[in-house]
Amino acid sequence: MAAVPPISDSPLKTLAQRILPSGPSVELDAIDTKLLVELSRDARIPQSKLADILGMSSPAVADRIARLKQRGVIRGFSVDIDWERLGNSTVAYLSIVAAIGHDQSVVISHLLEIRGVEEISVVTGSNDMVVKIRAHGFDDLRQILANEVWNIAGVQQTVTSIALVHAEPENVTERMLRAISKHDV
Amino acid sequence: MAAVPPISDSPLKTLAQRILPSGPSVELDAIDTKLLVELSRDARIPQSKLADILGMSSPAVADRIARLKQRGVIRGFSVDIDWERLGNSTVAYLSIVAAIGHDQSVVISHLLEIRGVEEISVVTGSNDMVVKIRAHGFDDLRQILANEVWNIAGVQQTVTSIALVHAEPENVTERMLRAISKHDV
DNA sequence: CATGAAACTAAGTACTA
DNA sequence: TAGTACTTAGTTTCATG
Repeated sequence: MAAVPPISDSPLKTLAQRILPSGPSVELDAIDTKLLVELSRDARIPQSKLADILGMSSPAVADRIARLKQRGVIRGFSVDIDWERLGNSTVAYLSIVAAIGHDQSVVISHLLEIRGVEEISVVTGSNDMVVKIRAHGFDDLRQILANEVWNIAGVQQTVTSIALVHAEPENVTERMLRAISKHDV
Repeated sequence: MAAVPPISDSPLKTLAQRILPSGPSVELDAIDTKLLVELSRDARIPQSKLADILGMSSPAVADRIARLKQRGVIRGFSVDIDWERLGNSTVAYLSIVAAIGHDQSVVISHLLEIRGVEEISVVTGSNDMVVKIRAHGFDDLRQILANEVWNIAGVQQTVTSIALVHAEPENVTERMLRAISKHDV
């Protein structure tokens, strides 16, 4: 194992927690699945409405949600923002080749701190990492690259693919849940 | 413009709505930003708590949220699921080269219908598209590629990068909002 | 700010290992 | 019998005109 550069301010410990296998795989029953589908459509739906839909009492729903949280299935509830509307419409994918002798997890730690970075993957193939960045126009993207990404020791080469069009299926979560579920929902 | 293959069952119209520029850019004031930050942390927080945090009345908060929805900033509220926990832990990025003479939007339409597809980008550079797919193990990924992606007319070549490690910053939405905001939050 | 709706708490019941 | 998943009822808290 090669020498590892110092980490300075980067939270390597939390990184390890973030990228290591996260425990036992969880099975959902039909009610859990339907519950998650409804929450994916509107996370601010009242428990009482969920109770009606699922045919059970409101405290039972609260229990289910708490249990799904506790089992780590539900990470939280969030707002879905249209970044285009806020001018944050430049999406880019960076293909990164890492320098030999640098710990990749350190590189990841640094990347995770960069504004605009949405996802980082260590991948198979001719590149080492794929990073998705969202920025406020080309100028902003250029700044992020020049001032942040290219300053990370261990990043040897980057190829930037700028998204001209960016699309997502309408209900990713719901579709994924249905695909996973062995029951009808 | 070359001849366009028939679309059959794909909803091109809704695609156009999905990928075309979405209207005027919206400016957020300090309160909007703080509101969105709170909602991004926990979308199921009661209005009254938001009212306390923001130092305003509960109906005022309801108004703000309604206006943000109406202006298209808030697309909705959703549940954040840990797919790893559900066994859906295989992430892959496809680099696609499209065949000449095929309308890219048709290819996108078909890709959007495929189970596991989370994002599609038409990009600059030597590839035409980048597609992010999440699957239930390698076998499932192979099936999606073989039965779905490679059956799309217009997909000439794909290179698949499988994610060995996949990480995301902890609070992408919050950080992005702070970056956008001209005010302190 | 008042009124109806919804969430939380506690106590109790049915099914199961 | 202990444990799990639920219900009902009473109280507090919340949303909305």
